Amino acid sequence: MIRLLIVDDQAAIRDALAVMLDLDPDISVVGTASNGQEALAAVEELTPEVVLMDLNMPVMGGAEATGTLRESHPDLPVVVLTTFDDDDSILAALRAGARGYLTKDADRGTIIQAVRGAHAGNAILDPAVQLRLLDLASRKPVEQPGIDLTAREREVLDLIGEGLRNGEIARRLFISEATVKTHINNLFAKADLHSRADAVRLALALRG
Amino acid sequence: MIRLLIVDDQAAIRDALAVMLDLDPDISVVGTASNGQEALAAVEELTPEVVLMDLNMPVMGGAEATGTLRESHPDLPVVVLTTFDDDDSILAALRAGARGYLTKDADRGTIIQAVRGAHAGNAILDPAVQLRLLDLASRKPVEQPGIDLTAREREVLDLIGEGLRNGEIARRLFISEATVKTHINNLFAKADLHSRADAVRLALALRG
DNA sequence: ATCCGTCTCCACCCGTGGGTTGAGGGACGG
DNA sequence: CCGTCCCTCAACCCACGGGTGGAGACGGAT
Repeated sequence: MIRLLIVDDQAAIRDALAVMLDLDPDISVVGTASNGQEALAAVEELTPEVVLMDLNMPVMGGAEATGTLRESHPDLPVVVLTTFDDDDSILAALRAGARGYLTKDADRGTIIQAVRGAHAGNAILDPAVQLRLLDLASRKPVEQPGIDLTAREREVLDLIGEGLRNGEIARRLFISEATVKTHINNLFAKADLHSRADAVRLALALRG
Repeated sequence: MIRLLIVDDQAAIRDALAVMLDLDPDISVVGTASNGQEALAAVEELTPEVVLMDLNMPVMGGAEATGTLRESHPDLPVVVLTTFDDDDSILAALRAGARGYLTKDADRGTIIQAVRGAHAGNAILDPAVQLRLLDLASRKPVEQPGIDLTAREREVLDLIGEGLRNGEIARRLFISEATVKTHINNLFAKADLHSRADAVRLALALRG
């Protein structure tokens, strides 16, 4: 039996979920809460094994509550169930430590699967959320259109990105500091940079 | 009926998958290939609707083949099925544009679900892979243990991260350049920084 | 009333960085 | 063979950045 806590500010949805999920032979709904603060108290009192959390709630939102729970109960998995599927909400919830993310068009079976999965230590994400995560994971190495630096210039740029000074770069590359400056001036001209800070930003963006 | 192409260098696995999946009433295995190059040719010839791809193959690996397919057939979903579940393999495949990622302990039902999901436009990821993606998405704002800067110092740090110079920061915050320098020296001491480059790196790390 | 932290500002020093010009040698292709 | 590109180095200038010390004003805490 998985002890489940349901958190949602809308009583109708909260109760409907409670009834529906309690019917499952593996799940026991041990309580409900209508906002993040109540949820924190309920966790202490009812010791659930999984929390099903709405995001948009008064007093304390689901993301913040999830983050707080992460710190006080690192092993207590939180599954987010919400109507919002914009990038900000998803990232906020996942960064707060949510172990699952379902939108409210998920059917009973999906929700139960997610609760079981979270309890087993897995992450269950809505297919749309998975696609968004894929975007985030695959987006990184896309940009950087037209900057063709020589090999030496790239090396120097990388070291600038590491935070090294010209003298350190010179020793690292076994060249004189004058040469380092030359490379820097050349790559500054090519990439339209005007300060070391710009170069650091570029170097990090290139590696990202 | 979903027209499926199976790509795996191990004949036994390849054939076993073909037989197993062809039994499904919704799936028709239209062909197999034993490496990435063959897969590209097979896609042209057999016009599959979904590709089930192994990663570790001679001649041309699955990640490279997936990337090539992404460009030539953007709408053709590729589901990766592999024994490797290390971060590099996962990221390489997902960045190449894979629409699913299964490890080889996935059972028949899971694979079939993944093929159907990919065909429907969804992403189906192995639970372990989902956890890793969650890590990637949530890792960013986690670190930075003990740096408590004042509000003003954070503002200055942010602007340093934008690449602004002290004079520009001063004008932006309506304070004198001397004050900017003071804040910078203070936050340098707090965060153990010794150069503007370090500050840029920290500012970018903080923003993620 | 007092202390402490923060924000504000100033003056000084000097090292580094950004920009310039100029120049020599090695590699490659026409 | 000559031109071109890249890497290498040098001298110079001056602005900006980093470090130090000091100082006044404000607010909250004790």
